[in-house]
Amino acid sequence: MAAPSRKTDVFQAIADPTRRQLLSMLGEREMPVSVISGHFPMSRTAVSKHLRILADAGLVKERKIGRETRYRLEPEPLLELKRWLAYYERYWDNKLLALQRFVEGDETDGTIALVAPEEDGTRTID
Amino acid sequence: MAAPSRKTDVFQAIADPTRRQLLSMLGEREMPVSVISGHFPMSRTAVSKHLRILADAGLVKERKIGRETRYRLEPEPLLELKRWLAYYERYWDNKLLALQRFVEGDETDGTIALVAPEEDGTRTID
DNA sequence: ATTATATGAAACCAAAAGGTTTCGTGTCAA
DNA sequence: TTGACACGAAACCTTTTGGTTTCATATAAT
Repeated sequence: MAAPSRKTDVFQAIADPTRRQLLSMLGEREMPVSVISGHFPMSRTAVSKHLRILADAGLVKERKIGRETRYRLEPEPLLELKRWLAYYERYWDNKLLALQRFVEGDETDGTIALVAPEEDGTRTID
Repeated sequence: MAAPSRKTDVFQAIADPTRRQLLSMLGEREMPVSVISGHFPMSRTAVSKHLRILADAGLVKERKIGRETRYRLEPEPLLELKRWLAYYERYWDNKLLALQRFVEGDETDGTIALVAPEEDGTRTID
C-alpha cells in the first residue's frame, strides 16, 4: 500500500491549530459539520474548508447520512509523521549527541557525509 | 523548564519541506549558512530566513565563528510533536477503534463527552 | 407543495508565506 | 588598507492561506 500520494501533505495539514483541534474532536466521535462548527469561533463554511483539507490529507473520512455529512478521524496518515519523528529519536540519546559534537570539532569544512533519512519526510522520487 | 513559549510554533515550523530538509541536514553536522544554502535551489537569503524560523521555534541553534554563522539541530522541541502524536497512538489499536465505532452507532446527537488532549498540542493557558 | 435544514461551491478579501534583489556591516586575506 | 567573503536586514513582489458572504442543491419536515 505504501503512501497513497495524497493531495495534501500531512505536515501541512496539521500545521493549523484549528485543524489539530478538529482532529482531536473527531477522534472522539463521528460528527456532522454543523455540530463540529459549533465549537469554533468561525463560520461553518470556514470549518468545512478545514475539513476538506484534512480529508485531502487522508486524516478524516466523510460519510453522508441523509442531509448531513459526518466526519471522523482517520489516523493512518499520522504514521508518516511518526516515521519522520522516529528518525530524530536518535538525537534524544544524549551520548550520541555528545559524540557527534565532539567529532564536529574536527571536521569543519561542512561537507555532508553521514546518511540522512528521506530528507523531508515525503516520498520525493527523483 | 516546560515549554519555553517559543516565538514560532513547532507544527508550523516543520510544515515546510525545505525546513524539514534543513533539519535532517543539520542533524548530521553543524554547518555555516553558505554551505547549507548550496544544497538548495534558492537564494542564500531565502535559506537564511528559513533558518531563522527554525531558530524561532527552537529547532536549531546558531553559533558565530569568525565571519560565519553555523547552525545545528536542536531536537528538543520535537518532543512536543511526539507528545501530540502519542495521543493518537491509541487509535492505531484496532480493537479500540472498533469498539468506538460500535458505540457511535448509538449516540448520534453529536455531543462531546470523552476527554481530549490539549486540543491543539500547544500550551494554551487560559 | 412548501418551507426549513445541512451542506458545498464560488467569488471575494486581507494577511501571511515564501521568494527575490539590494544594501550595510563585520571579518578575514593580500 | 584594500578588497573579498559571509551574513542579516529591508524593501518589495506573488502566491497561498484562512477567513467572509452569498448562492445553489439536496433532503427532511409540515
